[in-house]
Amino acid sequence: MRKGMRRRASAEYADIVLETLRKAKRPISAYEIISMSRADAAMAPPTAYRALERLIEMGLAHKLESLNAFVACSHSAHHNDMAFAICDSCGSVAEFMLPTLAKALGNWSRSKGFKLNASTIELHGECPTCCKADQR
Amino acid sequence: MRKGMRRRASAEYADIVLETLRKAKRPISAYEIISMSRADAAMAPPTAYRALERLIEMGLAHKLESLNAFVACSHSAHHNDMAFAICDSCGSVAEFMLPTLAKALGNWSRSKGFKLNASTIELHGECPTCCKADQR
DNA sequence: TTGACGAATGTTATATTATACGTTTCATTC
DNA sequence: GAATGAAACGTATAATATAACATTCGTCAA
Ligand SMILES: [Zn+2]
Ligand SMILES: [Zn+2]
Ligand SMILES: [Zn+2]
Ligand SMILES: [Zn+2]
Repeated sequence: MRKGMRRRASAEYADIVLETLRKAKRPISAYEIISMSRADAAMAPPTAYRALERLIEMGLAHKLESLNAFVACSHSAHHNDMAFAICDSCGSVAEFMLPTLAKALGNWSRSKGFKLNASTIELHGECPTCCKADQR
Repeated sequence: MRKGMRRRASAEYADIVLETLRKAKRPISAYEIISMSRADAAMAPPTAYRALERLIEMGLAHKLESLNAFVACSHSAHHNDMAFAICDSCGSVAEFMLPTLAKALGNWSRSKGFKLNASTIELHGECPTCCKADQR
């Protein structure tokens, strides 16, 4: 599809899914997206997964592999090499980017002849808020 | 389990699963483990998952979150902070450890007050062998 | 204008991954 | 030997994801 690209239904689904992800403020599964989305936007699993695929390609969402869940991107740019710190107590996620990290992985790859396409970096632990709560 | 059938010690299942993982030489799913294991060692999914859990705790196996698959550990020590380079062409995996990486993640965590418990670091791309094959 | 074509979308059914739950087993203790 | 309880077992089912097919809709040639 090139000319006259009408606003496709799937783009609408992507909007709805993104809206749902943003409202959630934490990682949610594809099936949670389906059930949390507007009642007038019922969608079958493949539709939700396709919308997610688009959002991820566009850098508007990420999949957290260690949770099998999805989250809205909280960055403006840098859609590659992002890292995530996941709180196992409250489920919150901090998205961040560390040049040192990207450099270290790039260097290792180059030195080993590994052609690096994508990286998954996910930390699990306890966020500052939950740490403080524990100490009380 | 019928009467007369001897109970299989869970440690024995762990041995069988580890043997299967080592034979595979690449990441395999829990269900592949079940079907690839010795015919005399039929096991139900929960049994396989429990064996895997034990092996992972013992540092003898790892779960690759981005593949939902498991692999035998190819290191003698260092069971934390390991990173994996996964070839999307041939499925081979290189397990490695980068002090720089661990340090960078540790520093970030400390500076943000995040209590780091575990890290998932998985690279996707093409291994040297497959890169060479592509160039031909 | 119209119908053939193909890409994008939608739907149904099913595959794959993982765990809740109730039962069985067996070492320990009396 | 019976009572006890922790560990491990398998059945059934939940949760995650995709294959395969049907439908829609823009494009373009006739
Ligand atoms: Zn992002
Ligand atoms: Zn928290
Ligand atoms: Zn290892
Ligand atoms: Zn390869």
